[in-house]
This record gives sequence, structure tokens and C-alpha cells, in this order.
Amino acid sequence: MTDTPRTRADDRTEAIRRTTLELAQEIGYAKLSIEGVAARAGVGKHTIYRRWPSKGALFLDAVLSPQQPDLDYPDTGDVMADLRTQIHHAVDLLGRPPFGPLFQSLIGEAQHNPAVAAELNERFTKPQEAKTVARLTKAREQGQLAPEFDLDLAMSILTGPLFFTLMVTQEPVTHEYVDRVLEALFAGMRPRP
Amino acid sequence: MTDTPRTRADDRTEAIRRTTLELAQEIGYAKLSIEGVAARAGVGKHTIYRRWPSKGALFLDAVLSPQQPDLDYPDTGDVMADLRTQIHHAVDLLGRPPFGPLFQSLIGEAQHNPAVAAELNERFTKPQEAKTVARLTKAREQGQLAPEFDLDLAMSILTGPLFFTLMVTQEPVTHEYVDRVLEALFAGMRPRP
DNA sequence: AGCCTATTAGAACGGCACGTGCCGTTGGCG
DNA sequence: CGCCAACGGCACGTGCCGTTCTAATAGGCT
Repeated sequence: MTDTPRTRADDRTEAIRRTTLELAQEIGYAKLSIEGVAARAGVGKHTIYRRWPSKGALFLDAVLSPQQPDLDYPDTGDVMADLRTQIHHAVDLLGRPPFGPLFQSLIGEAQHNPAVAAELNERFTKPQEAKTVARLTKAREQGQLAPEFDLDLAMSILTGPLFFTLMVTQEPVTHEYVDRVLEALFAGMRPRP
Repeated sequence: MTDTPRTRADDRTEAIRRTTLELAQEIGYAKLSIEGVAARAGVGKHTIYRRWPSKGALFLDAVLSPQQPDLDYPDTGDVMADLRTQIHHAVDLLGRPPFGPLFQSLIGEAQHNPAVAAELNERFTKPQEAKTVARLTKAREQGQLAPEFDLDLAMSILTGPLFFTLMVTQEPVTHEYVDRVLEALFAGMRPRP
């Protein structure tokens, strides 16, 4: 029954990650402490410090490890519809519990801790950007977008306002709001007649 | 020589704010401590706690107090040009030392601390948004923008990508990048022939 | 001028979490 | 089977927290 060969070290690592997520959801990232995680997980502090250099790094790893594969793009042939679907999924995941507050804290931590910022970029932001640009590129090749349009810029204009609303104004992001951003962007992206 | 009547309390408050800014620029917000500020300012901790409820609140007040009036819009009659000028100023101020790192930490803190988030909104974000929307409204009245365009949305699309770049990808924001966002936005905002 | 009250600087407090040692134990590998 | 790295647990010294105490001080009031 050992489909994946498990070592004791792997088990510990996984248990610590799970405990970190649990505790963070209960008391929030601000009150999270390595001491608390160690106690709850039934683990020595050394065992944590041996794996992660800081509370921020542990938290990032705990949040991102189970979550990577969830935000993939559909490809029905209709860019507009596919972007809509994808971004609706994204704001649902990132904008509400349980993961919304965790991501929010993660980005907050990245503002103080360059190592966390770099890893967040590497493991979350960049791959996600790449997926969006790839989907847009395909659409452009099929003539659904103006050939001269800058797709990296399009990605920023799609993503930026959502993050701004989520992180700065801290209002909820509705599907309707996403649709309006998409519409505004497409007004400038559609191929000219 | 007391053009503005100064009480001792006002002097203390001002001195603490100044010391907070100095220390934050030297060692960063993460390593900033109220204890450190008190020592440097030659002030009892009590004197600080009587004025601000937390490190975050003190820091916010120190950063925003001297800074409020700096980001006003010109009005030359040409929206595009005025927005350009204004946003160039904004990214210069918010994107580089000495104020860039301070603002970055401030937004980071707002992700953990709801009170800081609320006051940041009240004292910085909302007023700034209002100025942008006001400038856009005037432009729309003069027929420079499509009458049906949602100006709050326009403001988000202008601001969002800049914050996204500054805070999430943490790459420098160039004037050229600002220009490209503006151009893309205006492609959808111009009045239809 | 002289008091009076609120505010101040500064020292000290208990509490918490940090990061690092040191034990005695455990479990996987050769 | 025996070794050795990793382990849980405990304790340590440090730093900062937020609060409390005391003595000095400043400014307003009569």
C-alpha cells in the first residue's frame, strides 16, 4: 500500500505543512509562531528550522505546496470565454476563505521579506503569468486579438486591477467586476475592422 | 517666532514621527521597534503608546503625515497628458527610495493589520482615487472620453497594473510602462466616431 | 510669583517567541 | 545487528512587547 515510498522525513515535512495551514487559518498569520506549530505538530523546533529558514518561508511553502495545479486555463477556442472562466476561478480561490486570507498574508509578508517575495514569484506569479500569456498567444495566432497588441501588458491589465482591489482597497471582487475589466480591455484588444 | 502656536505635546509627536521615519529608512520596517524609536527620540515608551496603539499605526502616521499634498493633478485641458504627468510623478515617488520602500512596507503591514488597512484607505488610497476620478469626470464632460465609460473602472485599470508590478512582481515601473498602460486603456476609452 | 496638575523620561516588570544548544531516544540503512 | 542521522523535548539567553511605577518637569491658573 505504499504507492509512493514514504520516508519518515517526508512525513514530518508534510505534517508540519498541514499544521501550519491549520494554525494559520485559526489564529491568522500574524499570531502564527514556529513555537506554536512545533507544539501542535508534536515536533521539535529544530525539525522545523532544519527545513525552513524562517516563519515566512514555512508559511509560503505550506500555502503553495498543495495548491499549484488548481488554476489552469480551459481552451474552448473562445478566448474571451476562457479568460472569463479562468479568472472567475482565480478570484473565487484567492478572494475568499479559506485561501483568500492566506494569500493575502503571503503577499503582505513578501513586502518585508525579499526571499519570500522571490519564491512567491517563482512558484506562483510567474507560472500563472506564463499560462495567461500562453493562452493569449494562441488566441492571437487564431486572429481573435489584434496582432500588434502587447500580451504581457494585457496580462498586467487583467491581473492588476484584481490584485489592487483585493489587496489595497480590500473590497470583495465580484464576477461582475471581472467581466467589466475584461470588457474594457477587449475594447482595446479586438482586431480593428 | 511662534508663528504656529506649538505645545510641548506637538513637538514630541513631531519628533517621534521624524525619528520613526529615520529609523525605518536605516534598518527597514521589519526591524523597527517601538523600543528603538523611543530610545533614539529620547522619549519614554509610554509617550509613544499614549499616541499610537501599535507599531503599524505609528509607522503609517509617520509615513503619511508629511506626504499628503504631493500628488495633485495638473489640469492643462488634455486628459491624456495630465494623467501621464500625474502618474509619472506617482510612480517616481512610490517606486524608489526614500519613499518607495516605506510605502511597500506600509501596504505589507496593511495585509496583516485591518486597522492599518482601513486608515491607509482613508488617508491615502481613497483621496487619491477621488482625485483621479474627478479629473476623468471633467474630461468626460468635455467630450474627451466616451460618455458611457465607467470612470471608477478606468481608475482601477490605471492604478492596478502599477501596484501589481510594484508589489507582486516587484520589478521597477518605468515611465514607458506607464505610457503603455495609458495607451491600452485609451484605446477602449476614446469616444467612438 | 508660586502652586498644582498633567505629562514626561526612564527604569523595571512579566510574558512571549526567537534561535541555539544539549540531552536521551528512535528508526532506517548498510 | 549495529551504527548514525534525525528526532522530541527541554532549557537557555536575548529582544521586544505592553504595562506599571517613580521622580522630575513644564505650563496654566490664581
